[in-house]
Amino acid sequence: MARATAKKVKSRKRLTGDERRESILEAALGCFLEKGYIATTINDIREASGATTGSIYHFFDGKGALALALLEDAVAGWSGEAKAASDTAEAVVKASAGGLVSWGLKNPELFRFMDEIRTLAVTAPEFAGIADTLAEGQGSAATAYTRFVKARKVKDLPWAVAHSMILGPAYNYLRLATTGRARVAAKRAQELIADAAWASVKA
Amino acid sequence: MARATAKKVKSRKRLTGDERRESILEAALGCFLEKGYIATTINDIREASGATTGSIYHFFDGKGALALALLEDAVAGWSGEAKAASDTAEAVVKASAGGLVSWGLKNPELFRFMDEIRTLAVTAPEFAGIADTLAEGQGSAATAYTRFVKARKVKDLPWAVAHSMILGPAYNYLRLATTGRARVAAKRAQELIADAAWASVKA
DNA sequence: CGTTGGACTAGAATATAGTTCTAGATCATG
DNA sequence: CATGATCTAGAACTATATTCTAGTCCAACG
Repeated sequence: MARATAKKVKSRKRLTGDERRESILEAALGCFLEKGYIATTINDIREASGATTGSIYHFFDGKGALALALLEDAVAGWSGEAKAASDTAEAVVKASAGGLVSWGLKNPELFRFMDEIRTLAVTAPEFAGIADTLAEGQGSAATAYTRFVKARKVKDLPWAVAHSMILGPAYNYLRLATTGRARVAAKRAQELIADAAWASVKA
Repeated sequence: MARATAKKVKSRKRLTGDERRESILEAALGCFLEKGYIATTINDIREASGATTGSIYHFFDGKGALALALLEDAVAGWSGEAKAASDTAEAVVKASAGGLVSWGLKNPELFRFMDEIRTLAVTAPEFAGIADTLAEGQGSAATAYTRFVKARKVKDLPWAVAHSMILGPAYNYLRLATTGRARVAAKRAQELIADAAWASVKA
């Protein structure tokens, strides 16, 4: 069982089994993407990573914490994809919707995983915090929208409604696409949805 | 413990503990709506209904079957609300989007429950069948849309995309609203979303 | 009436999964 | 080379869904 690491330590403090930690994360991601969060057991992760129960719980608080750690990376990846080239209202709106679609089509299992956790978060206390971080709630987006409203670039819609018009179709489309119920060329879908998003909110 | 029933029997066949069955369904719905599917235990249902484990499993194949039975009613309620008064393209599209919003705002827990099951269905085999029945896949809607396309009433979009434009925002809005993240008067949100849906697809 | 068979009720037993715990191994440091 | 923090082991514990074995009840039939 892989005698584990001991990395370069500088000062006088600890040296963690970083590789072990990584291998656990990696194995967990594999399992979650393949079978979903609920269906994945700690045992699956144990076997896939070669770590023992003890190690897993040494590094992470539990299955939920593991998912949370992975989710943060996922969201980061998506946010990156949704960054607009310029900051005109049109570019921002289209990048939000189009970026989500494009990211989701490139990482279908990741999207499904994210969607699963988001849903569970509604009732599972261990995911409580993530709900806002996720899809919805990106506070900055709301303020950006307000700014565009003031500049009369977009319609003066309540943020929840604007959010729904911009991201709702993208989200919905990905849900269909990632469960094999959409037959459209990816590129075309992305364009259609980004354009529609802009059309729905432009002033 | 409620001696249970014995209803009117006609021919020569059995007479079921219908009341017991109903009480179990009722209790299960209460629990699912209150705590969500995952968080609800058989024990919760047992206590809430007064039935024993044996009875519950006598009438239902398990937790999943219970959820499925309840879900069918839920979907029926929603479908009812989404029926259009006339069958012009505009009326149908607006009724689909607006009806979903209006139904969801009236039955927020039911919407959350439906959304939870839909998400679980992606990976849980016991819910496999429901995925199509649910939100997406209403086959008839797809053909209706095709008909409107032929009549040049709506844009010639791939169904997955059209579906996303019509129902995506409604779904998204309900997700925000039912988790307390939307501050808009219900009536106004419903109108905005229904109008936007029509604007997105009209020819 | 009494028996009988199916419907229903009980609740203990079982299986599976997440989590906790106690013991021990490893190793940089003094 | 003793020490203490870190990490590894895996057994034990807990909670939950489900199955099983006995019943109990009752309508119909003789």
